Amino acid sequence: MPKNLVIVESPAKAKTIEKFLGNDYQVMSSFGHIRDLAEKGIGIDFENNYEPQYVVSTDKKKTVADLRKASKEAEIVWLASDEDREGEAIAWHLYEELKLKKENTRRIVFHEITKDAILHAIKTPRDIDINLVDAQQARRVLDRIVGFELSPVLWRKIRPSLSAGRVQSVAVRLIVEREREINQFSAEANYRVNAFFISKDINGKQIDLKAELQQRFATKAEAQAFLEKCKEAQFSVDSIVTKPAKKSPAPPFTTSTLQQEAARKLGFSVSQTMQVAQRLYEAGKITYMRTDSVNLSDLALGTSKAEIISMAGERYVQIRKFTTKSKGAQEAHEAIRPTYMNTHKTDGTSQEKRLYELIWKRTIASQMADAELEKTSIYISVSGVKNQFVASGEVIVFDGFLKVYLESTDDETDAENDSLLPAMKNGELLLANEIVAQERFSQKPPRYAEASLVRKLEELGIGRPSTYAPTISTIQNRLYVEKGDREPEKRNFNVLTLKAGKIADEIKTENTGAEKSKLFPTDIGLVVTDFLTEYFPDVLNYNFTADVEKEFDNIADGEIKWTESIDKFYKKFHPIVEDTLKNSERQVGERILGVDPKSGRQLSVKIGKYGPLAQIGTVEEEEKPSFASLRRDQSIESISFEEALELFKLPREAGEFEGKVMTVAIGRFGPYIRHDGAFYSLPKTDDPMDVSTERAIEIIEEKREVEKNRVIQILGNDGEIQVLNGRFGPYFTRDKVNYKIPKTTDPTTLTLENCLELIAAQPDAATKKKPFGKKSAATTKVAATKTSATKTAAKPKAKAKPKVTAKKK
DNA sequence: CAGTGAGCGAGCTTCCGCTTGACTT
Repeated sequence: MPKNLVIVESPAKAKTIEKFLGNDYQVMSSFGHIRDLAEKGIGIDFENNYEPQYVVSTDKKKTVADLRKASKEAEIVWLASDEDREGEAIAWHLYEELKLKKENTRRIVFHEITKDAILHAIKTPRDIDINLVDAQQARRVLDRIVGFELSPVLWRKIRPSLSAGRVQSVAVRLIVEREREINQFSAEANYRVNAFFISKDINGKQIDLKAELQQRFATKAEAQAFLEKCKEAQFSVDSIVTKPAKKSPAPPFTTSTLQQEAARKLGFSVSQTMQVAQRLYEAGKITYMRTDSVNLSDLALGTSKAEIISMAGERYVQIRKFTTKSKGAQEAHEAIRPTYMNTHKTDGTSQEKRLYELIWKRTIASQMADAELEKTSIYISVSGVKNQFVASGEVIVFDGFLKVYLESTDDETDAENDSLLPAMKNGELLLANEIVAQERFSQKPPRYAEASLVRKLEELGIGRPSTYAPTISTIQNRLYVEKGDREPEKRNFNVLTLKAGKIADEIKTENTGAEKSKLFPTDIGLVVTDFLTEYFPDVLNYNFTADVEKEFDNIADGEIKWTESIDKFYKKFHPIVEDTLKNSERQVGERILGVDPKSGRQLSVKIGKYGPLAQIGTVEEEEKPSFASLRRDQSIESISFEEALELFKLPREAGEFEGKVMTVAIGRFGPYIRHDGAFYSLPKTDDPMDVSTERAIEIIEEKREVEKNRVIQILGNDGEIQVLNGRFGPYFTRDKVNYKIPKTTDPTTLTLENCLELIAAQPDAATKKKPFGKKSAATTKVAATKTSATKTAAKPKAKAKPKVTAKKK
């Protein structure tokens, strides 16, 4: 039996460390925190100086039992959780829950998983830092108080099951405010002038040169006046300036930068990146993927250097120590890097391969030399005009780190000016082939994508590497924000072209404002954010986390007791909660748009029980109001009077067919026609507002035709098996489970025996619909959320039902 | 599967930060 028990947080880490330590040491994992505040109720004893009520979580019972058993048998227990606030708390919880004794317990820390680092840690143990533990308790209790006191206010004032918290509410606020900035934005136009010059080089060969005027014009008249002057002007090279420039590599990856680059370069979602990284970590291919540190171990620096030398030569090496700039970083781990720098590629899924390669390149590049560039600008003067044209170009003199890696940026800058410029000399005369003044518009601020929201949160010091991905999921699951696309809009712009002494004036069209996979606030997100910022401005403040972090630091330094700090907060916060519950109105985000011209009654929009709606009339009036749901792409915040009025044109009647009325409406699954109790979906190409009687009949007949051809044959007693035509071709169904028919088989000749054979050959057909099948990460996630949503929706009904029947009896 | 916009009023929902689970056949 080993004399020493070492406890770390992660099992993969335990495996690695065990190898370094030899037979006297057994290394086990706590799998993160082992206990937490009680889940029922608030879990804090307010009567007893905020005493936290800790409970071992059900899924940790076994882990704790195993650890307790091993700790009883060990001579010395080494608590080796991470060296940060949470890690210190884990060590303390272990100490308490395993009932360890001071004399045979040691607290050790290391922030790189190398043999030297671990042996050094073993030689220099310390005690548990109780002040740091207290800082964590304050953090934990504060988050519980904020979350569990604010959420119920939302249930009462807005809608049940909503949530609020120190991190998520601010994340939603960022998205809401960006959306409003975009709505309020009005594009400003100016005129940018480009000249296309021609000249001849020494050999008499024609060269082309594009140059931009260093001034932009606010109005068309000014641009026109400038072009007029150019008609008679002479163009000559005034000066040529060449400047050396440098580009430096980006630091190695942290969780947040990995998420950003994987999104930009590989198109991964934030959670996808984390899942793939987790697999690489568990396979021992990369270091820990939840980190805020850009630091590399000496070992990694050494092997990177060797790798660069063998790959590109000594000249390309430049060892760098990066320092973390982000707020609140705790740096318990290394940066994310390959475990072995000499492994350039890895096997595994294509996602794993691509992410690994990205990490390898970024790490290697971070230790490579700067790239050296030469930037050249040619200034061209126009006779009779003060401003000059300038052509700029860039030449790479030494590629350095660019040999392997270049960081991407979010904004699409035109990569025009990295071209090589032709050789020219001062005073050289140029001929302007064409001068173009083009109207350009200022850009709207971009919406956040998942990864850029993470970057913003990190910048504000809100959230931790382990919570970025879950936070992004939470605000989407609560339906505060939605990931979506925005179709481009057409926009006209003016172009003035001077060519051969004449100015042409034309209008051209461009597409603008297209966005993909961006985060949009929902109406609920808007209402919740407005409500919270009005009543709880302190918590919703972007600096709230940064301020409480300072307070936690003071606790960690022993300057203030954690309970005093919490008391100070609670005494201020709780009365506001009470007051808000008592004195605030129910929030429905109502906007009054005007008066319905037909009825003279008020037209308004608000959030109803089932989502955003438009309403004509009010409940106070004798006549009941009429309602219409908003379409998915509409928002109570931005819908116009006309658009809202339009919604009441449905349902409308589209004439009669077979003596029955056809009604056109929009349901949960899109526009449809109802006729004689049956539903017929409207194809996307048809506008529900003006489907003619003829067209409606056509749609109904088409659907009937498909229905008629649906059944190929019915087999077995009482039609046990049905062979049908589906969207993806023929299939058959039994007990609501669908089975495939091989392409080589003719479905019309299928017998009962054939089908039974096929059923036996497809054993997983019945389980396929379950959410945890072998589906892609994205579909699994959607399926999982759906089941939980239906679960919660079904629960109250199921419970309410027996009550009703009981009463009736 | 296909709108509803809540009469009687039970009991539920919720936070952030550590870390990976996965019954049989």
